[in-house]
Amino acid sequence: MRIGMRIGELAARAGTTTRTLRYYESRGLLPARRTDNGYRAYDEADLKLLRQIRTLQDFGFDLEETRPFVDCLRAGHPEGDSCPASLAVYRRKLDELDALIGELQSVRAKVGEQLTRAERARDELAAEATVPGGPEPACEWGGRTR
Amino acid sequence: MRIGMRIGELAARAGTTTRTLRYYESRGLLPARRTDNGYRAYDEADLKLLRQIRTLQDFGFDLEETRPFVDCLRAGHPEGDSCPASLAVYRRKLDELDALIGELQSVRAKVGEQLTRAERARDELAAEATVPGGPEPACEWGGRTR
DNA sequence: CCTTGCCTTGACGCCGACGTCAAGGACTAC
DNA sequence: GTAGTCCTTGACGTCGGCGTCAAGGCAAGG
Repeated sequence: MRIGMRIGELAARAGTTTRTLRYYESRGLLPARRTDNGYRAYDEADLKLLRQIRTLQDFGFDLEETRPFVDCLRAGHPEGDSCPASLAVYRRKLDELDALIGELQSVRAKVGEQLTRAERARDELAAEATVPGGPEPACEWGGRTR
Repeated sequence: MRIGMRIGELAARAGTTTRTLRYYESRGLLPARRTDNGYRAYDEADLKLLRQIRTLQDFGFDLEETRPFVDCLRAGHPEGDSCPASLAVYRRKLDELDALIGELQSVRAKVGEQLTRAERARDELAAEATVPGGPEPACEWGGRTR
């Protein structure tokens, strides 16, 4: 059974980089013990913390939002979301997601409308151009006309 | 009838800042003529270009994506989206939006699941704690463990 | 003349989550 | 001893779209 590991192994096991771990430590999110020679030392519990952070990051949580989950785990709770503060973050994130999705759907609808309108305008111009005796186009299309 | 305006007025009329206009110019998106004293000079056509840019920016297009629309207008076309390149940007943006919305909805579902699961776990712990002779909680709530 | 309010260029700051490089120490293998 | 691979800290770069000075020029009103 493994007793401890250094930063490279932890990073590899969590699918991230040593730079990321040092960054988390600099943010006070994942402090490390040190061996005699000054190397960072981690254990399985740290891996669990790290995986919790990474999972939430993958969901789009920013680092500060993962802190309650990490604190919760370190307090001895079985899961990072076993604490009210974590649940509050979940709820806030759900609200944010709903708001964002709504905005994006609104934008999507508007852009879709614009595309439809622009295509129709293009087709109408093309039709006029082919109608005998039709009006000349307002401007040239991508170079020369006709 | 207005013949021209300086940067402050154009910015105000488009609801943006002089800094933004200089930035657009530095990106080659909205070059300005100059008066004798070196001041930037704009006209109504520039306002139209600027409004096109701002509208797309509000939709979440990045600056480079607005370039085809601006070029289209400057080429003399009635609308910024009267050119194939603009339509291509619309379509690409629609695809991006659909992909992003899909991802966000997926994340939303997962976070929602997590919240539900965590709340259920919490309620079960609470129930066990009140049941006479029930098992002790895995850890203390909001205090220290061990 | 002086103030006020525009304008000019230049340059650094910001945000988040790291990437990347530099210089050097530690440990293992041969 | 020396090559190789890990580790350390420190510091600057990235990306987009500007914000925010700083130092100074130009025009108009009192």
